[in-house]
Amino acid sequence: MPPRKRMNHEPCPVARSVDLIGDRWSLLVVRDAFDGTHRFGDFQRSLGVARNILSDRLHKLVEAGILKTQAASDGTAYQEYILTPKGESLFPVVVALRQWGEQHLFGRSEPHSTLLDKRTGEPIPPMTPKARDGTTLLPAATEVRKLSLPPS
Amino acid sequence: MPPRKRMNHEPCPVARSVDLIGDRWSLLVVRDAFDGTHRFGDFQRSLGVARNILSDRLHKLVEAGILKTQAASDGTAYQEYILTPKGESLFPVVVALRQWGEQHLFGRSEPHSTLLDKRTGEPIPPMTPKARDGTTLLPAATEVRKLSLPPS
DNA sequence: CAGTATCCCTCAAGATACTG
DNA sequence: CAGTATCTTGAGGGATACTG
Repeated sequence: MPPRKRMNHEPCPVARSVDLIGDRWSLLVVRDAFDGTHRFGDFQRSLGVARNILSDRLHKLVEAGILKTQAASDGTAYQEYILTPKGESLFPVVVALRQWGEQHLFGRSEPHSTLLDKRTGEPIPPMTPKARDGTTLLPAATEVRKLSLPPS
Repeated sequence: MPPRKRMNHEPCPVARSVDLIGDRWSLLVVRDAFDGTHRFGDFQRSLGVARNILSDRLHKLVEAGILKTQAASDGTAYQEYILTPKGESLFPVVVALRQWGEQHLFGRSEPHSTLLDKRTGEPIPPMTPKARDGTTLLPAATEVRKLSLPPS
């Protein structure tokens, strides 16, 4: 019985994208990376995903050229996972998904946030607190592709 | 052992979106719907997905309010699956995915297309051949959210 | 043609123990 | 802390037979 159907050679770019990142965790890892998460443990706590799965996804994302590893900035022997330009260009995808979710998957007065501050419990609003020019993506953003990316 | 982790009550809208449509088929069904596919058999042939899976996805998309059914236009007793406004608002998501895929998942001279004409084998170019005003989404499109939708 | 039902297999994912 | 290895389960998915 054929395993599962691969779509990474389909002529449709949507199909290839979905084949690569259309699972339950990859895009959430990327989202966290946009929000400044770089370390294994931080991803793990933020996502609540099993460690082996996280390990697998990080490797696959690195292999796909979406993330890259670099030596930890604090001198520890471990690695940090950083978005590559290819990964950063997933920004419009994440934003589009976020906007759609906010508009259609939340009750009228139901609060939403991409991230909750772990200590204060406060919602961290728009998309990334790191947007260099202070642009907030919602509700005003209409030009997804032109929006600035967080610093790499 | 806990089944799988649901994210449809997460405070993050990206997580909820992914929980709903972050699988290998849902977005491709939506893509085909944007391209004018409405009937079970047409989805099935276009996607090459197993019939039971397609049936399941169509039901889930209807239940999610992304598609709706209506009587077939040709008088047969069957149904057609049509995008609702909620479904149509997934347009930016599909476009973003398509653009990212085109830019990063294809070789320099490798042809890509969302759809191949079943009879001629010709690629059907930009996004939807049905865009009423002739707008092509690529490569000029920079304002995703403002782009017109195909007629419903 | 438009689905539904059944069978079965693979793999994603969770839990947890382990190593440097 | 940052991962890797192992085990187990259930969901996702494919093939195909069946019904109206």
